[in-house]
Formats: sequence, C-alpha cells, structure tokens
Amino acid sequence: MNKRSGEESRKKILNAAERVFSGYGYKGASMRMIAKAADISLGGLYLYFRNKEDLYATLVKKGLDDLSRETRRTLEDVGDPAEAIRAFISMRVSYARTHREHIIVLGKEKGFTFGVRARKKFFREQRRVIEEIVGKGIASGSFRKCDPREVAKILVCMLRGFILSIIVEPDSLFSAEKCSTLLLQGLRRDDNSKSSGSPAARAYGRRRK
Amino acid sequence: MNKRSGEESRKKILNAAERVFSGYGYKGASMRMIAKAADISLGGLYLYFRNKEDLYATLVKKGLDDLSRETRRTLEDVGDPAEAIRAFISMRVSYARTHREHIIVLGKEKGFTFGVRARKKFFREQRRVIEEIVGKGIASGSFRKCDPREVAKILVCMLRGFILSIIVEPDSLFSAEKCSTLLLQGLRRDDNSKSSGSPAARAYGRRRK
Amino acid sequence: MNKRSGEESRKKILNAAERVFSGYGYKGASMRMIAKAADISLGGLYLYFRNKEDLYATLVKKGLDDLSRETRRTLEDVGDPAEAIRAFISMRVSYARTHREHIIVLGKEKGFTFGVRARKKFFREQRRVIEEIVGKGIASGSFRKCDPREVAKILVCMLRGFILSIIVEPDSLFSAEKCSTLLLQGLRRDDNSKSSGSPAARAYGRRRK
Amino acid sequence: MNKRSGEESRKKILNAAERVFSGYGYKGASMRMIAKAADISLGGLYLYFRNKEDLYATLVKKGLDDLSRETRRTLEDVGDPAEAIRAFISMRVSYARTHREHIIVLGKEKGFTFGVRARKKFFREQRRVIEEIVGKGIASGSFRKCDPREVAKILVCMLRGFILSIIVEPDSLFSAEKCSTLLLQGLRRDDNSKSSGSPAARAYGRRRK
DNA sequence: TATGAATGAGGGTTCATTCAT
DNA sequence: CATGAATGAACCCTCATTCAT
Repeated sequence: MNKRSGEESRKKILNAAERVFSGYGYKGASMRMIAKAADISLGGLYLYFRNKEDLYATLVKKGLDDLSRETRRTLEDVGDPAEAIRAFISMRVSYARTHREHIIVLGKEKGFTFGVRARKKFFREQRRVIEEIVGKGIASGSFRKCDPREVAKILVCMLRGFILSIIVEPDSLFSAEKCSTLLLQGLRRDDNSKSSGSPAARAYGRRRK
Repeated sequence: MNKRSGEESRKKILNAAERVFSGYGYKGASMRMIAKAADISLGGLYLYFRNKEDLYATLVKKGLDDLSRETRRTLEDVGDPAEAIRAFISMRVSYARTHREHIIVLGKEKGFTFGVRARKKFFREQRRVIEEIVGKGIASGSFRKCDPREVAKILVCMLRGFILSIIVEPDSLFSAEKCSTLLLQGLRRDDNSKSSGSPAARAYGRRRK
Repeated sequence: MNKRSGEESRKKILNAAERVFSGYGYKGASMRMIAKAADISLGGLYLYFRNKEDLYATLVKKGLDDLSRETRRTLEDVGDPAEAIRAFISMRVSYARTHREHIIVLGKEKGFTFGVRARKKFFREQRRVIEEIVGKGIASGSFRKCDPREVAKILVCMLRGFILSIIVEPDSLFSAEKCSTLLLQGLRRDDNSKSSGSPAARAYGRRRK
Repeated sequence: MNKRSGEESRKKILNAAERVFSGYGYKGASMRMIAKAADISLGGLYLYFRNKEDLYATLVKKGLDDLSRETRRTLEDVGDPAEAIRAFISMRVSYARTHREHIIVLGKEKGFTFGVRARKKFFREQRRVIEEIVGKGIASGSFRKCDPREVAKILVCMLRGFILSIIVEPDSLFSAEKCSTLLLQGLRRDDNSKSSGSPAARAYGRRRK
C-alpha cells in the first residue's frame, strides 16, 4: 500500500505534476500521467487535490510566490539602478533556466480563472518593481529620460519571451549579461541622436488597418 | 449538400480553424467545433486534411510564410540599420496585433514534430535577418560593437514575449516606438560607461547552481 | 459500423434504456450497460441524448404522456361513475402489468428536477380526473357523501403501491376487479354504520408524537 | 481518537446511515458520507459492518422488526375487526410519517438478496395479519363476504404507495381516517347493488394483451 | 478500537477518426 | 464532394474497500 506521510505524498504529487504539466501543457497532461509520475494511484491524487484545476492552481501559486520572493531578495541590497536592472534580468534568466519545470504552457478554458488572475497580479507587481528602479535611475540622473512604465512592460515582455523560448527553442537563448548591456547602452554609438519614429516604421503601421 | 468548389471549402476550413484554434488552444479545440465554424460536416474536414495535426500544421505553415513574406517586404527598401530595426519591430508588433488569431497556444504532444520544426526554421531566419542588420550597423559605424547574434536572440525573444502577452495580458502591451527607442539608445545617459557584468548580477548567478 | 437510420437508433436506445433503468434504477444503470443493451457504442448514446439525465427524462416523459393518453381514452366513453372507477383501476393495473418496463425506481439527486416535476404534474392530473368522477357520483346520488379529493389521493396512492409491488413483489399483486369492488362496496355489510374514528386508532395516533 | 464503547459507535453509525440512505438512496449514499455523518473514520465503519450492503441490510432488518413489533402491539387489544382495520391503517400511516427516515429507496443490484428477502417476509406477515382480521370480520358477520387474501394485498399495496408518496409527493398524502372509512364503507350508497366487473373495465382488460 | 492514506475498478462524458451512403 | 452516424479509447472523477499504524 506504499504508505507514506501525507505531506510527503503531497510533495511527490506536486513535483510530478510540475514535470508533467510543464511537459505536456495543462490539457495535454492527464491525471493518470501525473499519478504514474508521482508513483501513486489515480484515486490518491484526489486525496490531496480537489481536482485537476486545483492541482494546477496550487502549482502556479507556489511557483509565482517563489519567484516573487526571489525577486525581492535579489533587489533588496542593490542600490544602483543599473546594477538593479542587471541583477533583475540575471536573476530571472537564471531562475527560468534552473526551474524550467515551473514553466507551464497555460491552458485556455472557460472558467479557468485562478491561474490567469494570479499570473496577472504577479506580472503587475514585477512591472511595478522595474518601474521603480527606472524611476529612481531617471531621478538620480544616471538614466536618460524615458517612460518607466513602458520600459517595465518591455522588460517583462522580454522575460516572458525568454521563458517561452526555454521550451520551444532551448538552444537559442540569449545571455543575461548581453541582454542587460544592450538594454542599458542601446545599439547606437554615443554620438548618435534621438529621432523617435521613422518613415519606414510608420509606413508599415499605416499599411495595415 | 452545400456544394462549393474544393478550394473554397479548404479556405473556409482554414479560416474557421484559425479562429477556433486561437480561441481554445490546440487541445481545447475540437474537430467538431471547427467543422461547425466552417459550416461543413465533420467528415468533410477529413477530405481536406488528413487529421487534426495536419490541419494545424498547415495553418502554422501558412502563418509563418505570410509573416516571412511580410518581413522581407518591410525591409527591402530600408537602408539605414537603425531604421531597419525600427521598421522590423514596428511591423512585427503591428502584425501580431492585427493577426492575433494567428496566435495559437502551442500544444505539446509526442510526435508533434511539424509545427515545432517549422517554427524553429522561421525563427532562425528571423534571427539571421536581424543579425545582418546589426552587422551592417556595426560595420558602418552607426552601431556600437556588440554580438549581432546575441542581439538577434534578444529581439526575437522580446517579440515572442509580445505575442504571448497579446493573449495573456492584452492590456499591458508596450509600444513599438518606445521599444525601438529603448533598444537603440539604451537606458543610460550618453556619458555613462561600459562595465559589462556586475557584482550583484554575478552573485545571483552563482548562488543558484 | 452497423449503420441504421437515426430514428431507428434512437428507438433502440430508448427501449434498451427502459429495460436497464427499470432493472437497476437510475443510479444503478450505467451508460455502458445501456449501450450494450442497445447494441450501440458508448459514444453513440451521446449522439441522441445529451447525457444520462436527458435520456432518463425523455423516457419518463414518454411514459407519462402515454399513460395520460391511455387514461383519457379509457374514460371518454364511460358515463356511470362506478363504471368509470372500475375502468380506471382496471386500465392502470393492466397497463402497469404490461408495461412493467416503464417503471423506474426514481433516483434521488440534487438538481434532478425534471423527472420529479413531470411526475408531480402527472399525478396531479390523475387525481383531478378521479375527483371529477367521484364528484359526479356524489352529485348523481350514486356515491355516498365523501371528500372527492381524499378519495383521489387514496386511489392514486394505491396504484402507486401497485406499481411498486410489481417490482418488489410481483407474486402478490391484487386483482383490479376485487380492488374496484372493495372500493365501491367497502368491507362492512350494508346495515352497518358510520362511526368515523375509533378508540384504538386514535390511541395509536396519540401515542406517537 | 474519539473513544467510545463499541455499542455506542454502532448506534451512531446506524443512525447516521439511516439519515444518509434515506436522503440519498442506497446508491446515492456513499460510505464517506455516512462516516462523516456518524463522526467516525471511514475505516471505522468497517469495524462494525462488513460492507455497505451489510450496513444497509442491518438497517432494513431493524426497521422492519420495529414495525412488526409495533403492529403486534397495536392489534393485541383490539377485538372488533373494523376497529382493527382502522387501528392498523392509522398506525402504519402515523409510523411512516414519523419515521420517514426509515424509508429508503431501494437499490437494485445483482446479489442484493437480503433486503429483498426480509422485506418479502415482512409483507407476507403483514398480509397474514390483515387476512386474519378480515376473516374474523366475515365470520362474525360484520364484514361482507369477500376474499380476505385479496383485501390484504390491496391494503398492503396501498400502504406501500403511501410510504413512497411520503418521499415523492409529501404534500398529497391521504388521511388515515378517510382511508379507513372508505375501505370500510365503500363509495356507493347502501342501496346500491352488486355488479362485479363491468363492460368498460373488461373492455380495457381485453384491449391490451 | 480507531484512523485515514491508498487502491483501482468503474462511473459519465468527449473526441478524433472512419465509412456506408 | 459531402454527409453524419458510429466507434472506442481516453478523459476526469468517485467510490467501496483494505491495511499499516
């Protein structure tokens, strides 16, 4: 009967579920697969989680909480905004690489509210953190004038892309260092100037409705 | 009987499938839903596509081809590297916004090789295009010295993140303009210098295995 | 693939479901059993009925409608109240015997509204019919004074018991003739009198709270 | 650990089981529900009862024994047959009303022999009791000539219907008084006569096979 | 005596796919 | 070309029952 303590089983299941969900997506993962991966019976899963969604939601919550904590920890000792940006990117990239099992391709279903909500909140927080850093950078004069909100969106988006890439193109990942440098220094040489918007770019924008 | 020409039916199906796949994900979409959306019988689907995977793969291929074409078209007249970068980002963002139904949350299954392969090839091409632009920029002296491959990876990753964000956080999308500017000019003020890599960032990298 | 016309399959399923439901009860019957009994695949069931409840409800509705029609037909030509009572009982008993498969031990579940509602309506109608007959009998002077509503309740109850007995004690069923006679003539000899309520009966009623 | 004496636990379980079975039916009730209602562990149930069926059977046996005892007690002091009939009906109706939780919609399964057997025996006994009363009534001249067996069947059937009605139509129950009176006096006025069986009734009987 | 974690068969339902028409 | 009835495997979940503690 393979008796173990309750907490132990719960953890085994969460571990297995993480692997399976991350490998097959929410819909693609079956409770049977998870049970097998956790070396527990099918029914056993339901002793610890009300249903598939509950199991998934627990996993998501745990993952996001962990990442939130890690973010706070990373930034608490860093004063310089540029350093903070570097540290943030470095941490997130490193975390994504080492916790690739946390990455779960989200399912789309009616009433699949929890995961989405938690994720939104998480990303809102992350953006706020970056906004603050950038804001401080501008205030201190070390960053040029720009819209901190927009920078935050871009950074978060990029990291989202990085995470997705880990799954679909793990052999083409960028380095955190290079990414930070690019973001901080830009592509142009220093003497270059500031035109915002160009004929070609606008042309495309117009061509499409 | 709903007679139409073969080609017409095929198109109807592809259109419907795009809508349905993009709305429910690969696993979440059922052949029945697609058949209904295409106003064709369930069996009819199988006259035009061998199976669900085939239908999906066709869709992906079409989408990527279209985007490839669009990319070439956008860049063919642009000489200046900075302009090219702007144009590229602008086009991709604009395209993603207007073709959000092309975006399909990818399914993961054993033997789901085609979509992945095609996608990889597409992104490899996209990276090559950017590499070229950046390479030219460096050669012409308008860009600072950097690794074009790495820049390409970063840009592609960012756009991937943007696309995913359209689905999961459509209210927090960045603007192409701001993004281009950030990438070209960077965050730092011009007089700032070039340290690559910092204590804090490296610290985190080390803390984790 | 065992192709048949849709209507044919539907009927086959309804027939099988009637047998299985009546033999095992609502909960005790499984869709698999029904499918096997109908010589159709499990999935095939769901082409004709949305779910188990729908299948059951269809069956109940059909049965009650049929019985309602039969009731009307039986009574439309009968003028004399006593004859009507006899005819009614005779019909119901005979119907129950020949359609024992219609009898389904009702399941108890949350949200199992349909069957219950339809049944209630049916029995309300049946009581109304009897009330009318008894009312006419009293008016015409052939029946003694009594409460037609109460008589109706009693008769309907008795028939309900009969139906249940068919399932649980098919070897101890009463005859419609004898039953009618008892109801019409009563147990006592004519010269006997009318005391309503007796010491013993009242005693029991009081003993219990 | 919730220590109590064995007998106490047994009773708690039986009480809980009665409530749960009567509320959800045999199939609808789960051992978990019963355990929870009895405030005992799931495994604990199986210390007192071999399995679900055993628990159910015990309950049925207890209920029927109780009712048998009640029946004997009610009738032991009643001499007059008419009074006995009244008392019997009154007791049964009153008992059913106050012990509605004894009523369990019976499950039907293969090998579900016990409940059925006990019930059959019980009803056979009940019929015998009534037969005796009616027989005495006829012998003493207070009842008209009729078949005591048939009367017994009818009465038992009616009470069975009453019990079922408590569950499915608790707002349409007849009164014991009125029922007794109807059975004793019949519907017809005294001067009415004796036809046993009528064209209409027989017509229906013949129409159906 | 008592617990509750564990099992696995079986429940209702969906779905990609096939095929006679 | 087109239909839609039919299939059966697989899905999520529940349940009676067992057994180490």
